[in-house]
Amino acid sequence: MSSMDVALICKALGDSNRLQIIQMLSGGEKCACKLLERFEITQPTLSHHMKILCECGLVEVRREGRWSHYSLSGETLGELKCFFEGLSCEQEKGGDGCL
Amino acid sequence: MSSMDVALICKALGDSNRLQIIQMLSGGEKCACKLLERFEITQPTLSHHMKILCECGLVEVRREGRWSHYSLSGETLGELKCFFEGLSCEQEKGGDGCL
DNA sequence: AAAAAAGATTGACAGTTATCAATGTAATGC
DNA sequence: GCATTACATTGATAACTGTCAATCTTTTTT
Repeated sequence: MSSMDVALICKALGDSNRLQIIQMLSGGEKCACKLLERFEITQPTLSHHMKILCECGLVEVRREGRWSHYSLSGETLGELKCFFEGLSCEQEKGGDGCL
Repeated sequence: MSSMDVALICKALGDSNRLQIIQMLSGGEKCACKLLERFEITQPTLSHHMKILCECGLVEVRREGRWSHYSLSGETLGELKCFFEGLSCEQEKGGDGCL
C-alpha cells in the first residue's frame, strides 16, 4: 500500500461523519438506511460520504434488492493498520544532521 | 482519545506531503531545514504543514537556537494506533436489522 | 551594529469539499 | 400499471485548503 493510498484513506477519515460511519461499520455490515438514522445529515449527503469511503477502498458495498449493505474491507483495513504500526517515534541512529 | 481528535489527525494526514513528513519523522527527530530539502514546496508552505501536524498533537517541536526540531509524539501515536487496532471488519452479532 | 540564517506570519488566490434541494433509477408491493 | 421505498446523481453554494510571495522575528556571526 503506497503513501498515496494511505493519504487518500486518511483524507476520507478526516471528516467527522465519515469517521463515525467507519466506527459503526466496525460492528459489522450495515445498510444505508440504518446509517442514516444515526446522523443529522440528508440522504444525498450520506450517499456522498459512502462513495468517498468506497472509492478509497476502505468500505465495500453489497447490493441486495433495494438495499445497499456496507462493510469494512478487511484487506484494506489490515494494510492500513500495518502502515500505522510501522510508524515509530524512536530515534533510528544519529541526530538529524542539524547542528 | 475522542473521535474528533482522531478525525483531526486523519485530516492532517490526508495531505500527501504531510503524510510523507510523518514517515520521515518516524526515523527520528528532524529539523525543518532537513525536511524542506526533501520536498518541492516553499519554506512558508512547510511551516504551514508543520503547524497543522503540531496542532493535531501528532508532532512535537523542540526549539533550539535558530532551529526547530520536529518529532512524532509517542503518546498521540500510541493512541492513534490503538484506535485503528480497535477497528474490525468482523460481524458482531446478528445482521444489520435490514431485511 | 550590521548581515545572515532559520523559521513563522500575513495576505491573496485557485482549487476542493460538505452540504442541501431537486431529480433520477431500480426494485418491491398493491 | 401505479405508488412506494431505498439509494444515487446533478447542480448550486458557502466554507475550507494548499500554495506562494512578501514580510517579520529571533538567533548567530562578523
